[in-house]
Amino acid sequence: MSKRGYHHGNLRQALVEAALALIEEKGPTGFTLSEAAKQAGVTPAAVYRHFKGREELIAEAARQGYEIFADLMEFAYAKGQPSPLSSFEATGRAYLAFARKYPGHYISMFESGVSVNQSPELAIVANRAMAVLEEAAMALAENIPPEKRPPAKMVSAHIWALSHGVVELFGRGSPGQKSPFPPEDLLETGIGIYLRGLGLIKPDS
Amino acid sequence: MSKRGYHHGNLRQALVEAALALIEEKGPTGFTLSEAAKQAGVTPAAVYRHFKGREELIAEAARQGYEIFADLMEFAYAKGQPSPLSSFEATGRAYLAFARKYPGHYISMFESGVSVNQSPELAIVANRAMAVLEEAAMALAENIPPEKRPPAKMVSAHIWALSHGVVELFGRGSPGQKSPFPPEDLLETGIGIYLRGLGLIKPDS
DNA sequence: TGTACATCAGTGAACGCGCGTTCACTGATGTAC
DNA sequence: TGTACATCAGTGAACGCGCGTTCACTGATGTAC
Repeated sequence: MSKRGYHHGNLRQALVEAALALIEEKGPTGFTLSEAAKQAGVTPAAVYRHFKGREELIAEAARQGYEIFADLMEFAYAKGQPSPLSSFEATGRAYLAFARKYPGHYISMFESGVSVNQSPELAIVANRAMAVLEEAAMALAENIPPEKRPPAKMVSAHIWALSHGVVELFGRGSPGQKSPFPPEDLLETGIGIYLRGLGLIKPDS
Repeated sequence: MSKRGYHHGNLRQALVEAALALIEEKGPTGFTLSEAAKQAGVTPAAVYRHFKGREELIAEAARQGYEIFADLMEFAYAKGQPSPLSSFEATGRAYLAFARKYPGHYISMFESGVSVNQSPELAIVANRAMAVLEEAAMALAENIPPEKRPPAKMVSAHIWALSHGVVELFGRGSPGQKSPFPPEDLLETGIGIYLRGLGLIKPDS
């Protein structure tokens, strides 16, 4: 129990966590403000002490997700040093790891229909997350001869798209069937082939 | 007006098309059976003459999507001949073209939460669509020396994931910002680099 | 330490709404003679 | 061609439900003296 505030203690965060659990379980469609309140042991009306409404609650869940996401990516990037290549691969793995470890956050961020421009803070932290991947791509691209070097933004977009596609299609059991390969392997091999195509990995490695 | 049936003429298809328009406009969340009925000029209760309920209506929209999708992929594959490489690239382009030309269908298929196993017909036609991409990958992989040849299923999964990621993240204006590149270019270059990584395109081309 | 007071997080009742679904019906269409 | 009948697609009213949101309130907590 430890430190409790007025009545509930920390309703705001409890609501966010209830929302995350519900979103993970039932998707952004199935999430309702009333049920989140109930799960936090509180009347629906109490939610309005902390959020303007349903939308703002989801946005806060997404914001916290971007925060964790950005931290994770930055950590992976730094830890992947010294080689730009290893750093880059580490960020790719971190992307998937985040999606699997924090599915509620991931769904809030990418599938809830929440706009990144909903609030300034959301936009800022979302940008921070994306910037890490872009920076990793930039450092990587310097090893490529300038005349055949693709824009770093394009490389990061490719990797982002591949990662997101793997998460959506194979990361969960969603579209019915079992996935043909573990998502981690799929992403790892996909990025590997892609980097070979950029000339950053030896053809015979 | 032409051929009209009993009262409405072809309510069933009109409902599917109303559903597709609504899903495209408001997402699968915003779609309601009642509004689809209204848009088709009919009472909500009339829907039940043709579908068991809301779920079945969405499933039919998705089914028609898979049908079109499979046809389009097959056509692109055949038309891309004679080279397996050109065929493969053509199916990739067809994927994106489908997503952009039939957004309502695409969303019904991949974002509505409809399970492919909802009905046997759905499962069959979905499988047909996926099989085309896999076949294209198979033909392609034969040009790779066997000892370094990745499984065809993996190659098609990579391309599917990349395509889906491009559609979701850059194909629409959804996550807020403007996309840094046209999705078509993004997918084309991404697939190009990937195929180079497989050793199927000369490094200096 | 004890009392009086201010704060404000959470209550509980109420609201209007649109949803998906059901049901007995009706009346336009197609068919048999 | 005309009449009687069967069919069945669509009607309209009703249902129970849970939603998001509002409002005046209450009562536990923290603070001043």
